Order: sequence, then C-alpha cells, then structure tokens
Amino acid sequence: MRAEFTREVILEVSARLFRAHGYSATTLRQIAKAAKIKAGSVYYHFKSKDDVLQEILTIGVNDVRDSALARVDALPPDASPRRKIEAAMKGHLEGLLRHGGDFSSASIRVYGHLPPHLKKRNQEMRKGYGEFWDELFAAAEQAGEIRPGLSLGIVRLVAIGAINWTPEWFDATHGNYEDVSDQIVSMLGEGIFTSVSEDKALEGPESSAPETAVPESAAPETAIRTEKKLRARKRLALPESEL
Amino acid sequence: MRAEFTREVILEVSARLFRAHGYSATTLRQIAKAAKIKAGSVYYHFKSKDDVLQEILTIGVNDVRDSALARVDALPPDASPRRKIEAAMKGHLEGLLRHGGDFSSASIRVYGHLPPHLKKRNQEMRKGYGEFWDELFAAAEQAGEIRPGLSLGIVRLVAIGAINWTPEWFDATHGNYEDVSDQIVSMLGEGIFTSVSEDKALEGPESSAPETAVPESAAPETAIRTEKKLRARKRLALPESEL
DNA sequence: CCTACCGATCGGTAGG
DNA sequence: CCTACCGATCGGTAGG
Repeated sequence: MRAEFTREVILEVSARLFRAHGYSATTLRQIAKAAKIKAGSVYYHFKSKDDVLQEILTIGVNDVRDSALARVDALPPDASPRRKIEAAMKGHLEGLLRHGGDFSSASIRVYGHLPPHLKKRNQEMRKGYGEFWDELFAAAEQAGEIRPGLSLGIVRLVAIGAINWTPEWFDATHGNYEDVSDQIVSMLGEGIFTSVSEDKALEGPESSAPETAVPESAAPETAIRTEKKLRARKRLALPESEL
Repeated sequence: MRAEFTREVILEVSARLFRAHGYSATTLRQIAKAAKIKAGSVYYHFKSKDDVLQEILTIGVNDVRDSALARVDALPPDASPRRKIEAAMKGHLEGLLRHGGDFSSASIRVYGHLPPHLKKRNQEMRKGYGEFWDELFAAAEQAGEIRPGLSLGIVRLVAIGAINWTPEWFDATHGNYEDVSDQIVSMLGEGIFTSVSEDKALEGPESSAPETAVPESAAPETAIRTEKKLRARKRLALPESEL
C-alpha cells in the first residue's frame, strides 16, 4: 500500500495534510518535509501547489464514487431502490472511513472553502456523481419508498451530509468502521424510507447479495460479526468535545 | 442588526470571511478592507488575528447553544425526550441557518482544521454543549425511545453531523430555512426514535408548545405555513454539484 | 484609527 | 532531485 514513487508519496502526504489542516494552511515546505524531499523538488513532479490539490480532489471523488458504484453493482439488478441507496451510502462511507481515505476526506473537507477557480475542474466530477444519487432517489420516490412530506433534494443532501461529516469525528478509537457504517446507514434509511426494511440482509455478508465485487470490505469476518456488533455498542466511546 | 461599532464590524466581516474561505486563507488585509479600515487598525481592537478567531468561535458556539436551549426550554417540562431532542435540533439548525448565522457556521466549518492551540480555548464550551446533548440522548434511551441496535454516541454524532453539514449547501435559493429545518428534524427523528411521533405539533406554530421564547423564528406566518410547505417541495431545487 | 515599515515565510524558479 | 535564491505577501508594530 505504501507508495513507491516520490510523486505518489507527495500526493499521499499532501492529502493527509490537506485533510488535517486545510489547503491554504498547508505549506509546500510541510509537504516536502513529510515526503522527505526538499521544497523545490516538489516542482519536479507538479507544476504548482494548485496542481497537487487538483489531483487530490480528483482521486478523492473517484474513490467515493467507485466505492459507492461497486456496492450498488454488487446487488441483484432487481434490488429495491432503498437497498441500492443504502448500498451506495455504505460505499460512500467506506471510501471516506477506510484506511486510505485521506484523498476522499481531504476532498470533502477542503472543497467548500476553495475559491471558484480551484473548484472548477472538480465540479463536473461532483456533478456527475451527484446525478448518480439523484437517479437513485428519483427511483425510490417513484417506487413510493420516500416518506411523504420529504423533499427529494433535502433528503439527499442531509443523508450525504451526515456521511460527509463523519471524517470530522470518526477515528480509530471507534473501532471497525463497518460497525459504525452499518448504524449510520440503518439510522438514515429508517428516516428516509417508508418501506419496512425487508433486508436486514444488507447488514451482513451472510446476505444473498453477491459481495464479490467489493473484496476489501466483505472481509473474512462472517460468524463473529453479530457478536462484534453487540460489543461495539459499548466500545464506541464519544470523542472528546466533538459537536 | 447592522453593527454599529468598528469592533463589531470586524467580527462580523471576519466571521463571514472565515466561514467562506477558512481561517488561514483569510488575511488581515481582506478583513480590514471589508470592514473599511486599514490593515494596521485591526490591532487597535484586537491583539491578533488569533484573537479575532477566538471571539468568533466563542460567539458561534454560544449562538447554537442558546438557540437549542431556548427551543428546549420553550417545551412543557414533561415533554418527551424525543420532543426535546427534536426541539434542540431545530434550535441548533436555526443558529446555523438563520440570517446572522455566520458566527456559528464559521465556528463549525473552521474548527476542525485548526491547530490544537487554537482549538483549546473553545474546547470547554463545546464539551459543555456536547454534554447537554448527551443528557438528552441518555434520557431518550432510558425512556426506551432510541431504536434498538443504535449506539447512543453514533446517533448523536450522525444527527448533529447532518445538521452541521447544512451550512455547506443551504443558501437563499432553498427558501425559508424553517421549511428545510422541519424536514431535516423529521427525517432524523424518524431514523433515531422508536416511538410514533405523537407530536406533529413541533412542525407548526399552531402547536400547543409556547413559542414565545423563540421570537425570531416563530414568525407572523401562521396560516400560510402549510401551503408554503407544499410549495416548498418544488421550490427546493438542488444546488449545483453539491455532494 | 492611519502611515510607514519590519522580519518571516510563502509559492515558485534557475541552474545544476 | 538539490542548492540558492526571488518577489510578493503575510501577521504584526512603532509612532503618531
């Protein structure tokens, strides 16, 4: 997993630094030091600091999107819109919280503060990914699965917003991100949908859904899973003073 | 509403700039220019840029907290934990989204990227406010109102997280923030609680709950409210390319 | 509250 | 990929 080429190292440490401190608070000297090169050498690999950012934004959005798409594609094609949306949420969460989620997290934490000219290149990708969500929610509404009184646009923004905020508080002390992820999806799903969740299936690999397309997440943990969940409840301590 | 004294003007424009561009991306020259003074003059009112930030963080947390507390206090004392939590969510949202929410929004958007020594002074306040939420959720659990399988800590973080993300996408094009606010609270409430919401009361000023303690939000719009909600559904267009 | 200024640090470049 | 350096801009200050 560790990057082999200096260019990749620069991207990785930059993503980690951008995620932690923001874009403009991160200096090229900090990046260079973390990558164990000299400041000027960054420009051998990138034209500018802005270019490093652009590449991180791109990778970040691709990561969450691929992760969400993989989860949806792993479902049987006749799966309900609700199941697809829950799968997409799990995938999006996975992209953000799994080990190596620095690119996605950096992208999501940093994007909102960027000036328009730095957002621009990334906007199309985000828009495309947003349309993927729009279609899922439109299908859910047509199937009558969205709770009456809820605006489709709001529901989408609140659900994804709750997920996008997770990098703000989730860390290793919460244990396996899958335990947290299941609860988040369950909670959001119950708030959004009318239909009774005919598929607690989603919550475990013992499901009928083929999880082969999502190898990293559908781990060898099959039987111990339920027990782990019960323990999780106690283990999941609150982070200090997090709003 | 417009600030009268220069010191207040500095705080207001700083909050707006910090919210929009982040702390370190905002320069003293930008602040001075927006406040219509010269850069050096900021130091007549504040010891440092850091001090401006500290005051904004303080005001920001106080705003959401006061707003949440006011909503809860306006309930009858025997109100269910669920109603109290929903009231607190409405209040927190109000603090963020209402006109003048720049302090709260700046505080919440910027905090996560700050170095520890800049977070420190604000940490106690946030911790205190977090405990207020902890108590509400603990009461809900003891009353058996939390859906089984959900960890209290996760629920709190996800609910408040969804709310804290709203400054990222909400703007004037969404119309009255109260319409949005009602939907968010409803959606989160349904996801969190077991009990049937015996109180759609929360959703309208025609409720039995005394709203006198929250003057700014319980506006003159009493009868037109329901109709507005119906229209809202169409009016609430998606912001461009917002994840 | 302004003018005039300072040392430090920033992103970035030339030449090797 | 490094050394050595540059102009611009940063947060901040002295003196009025």
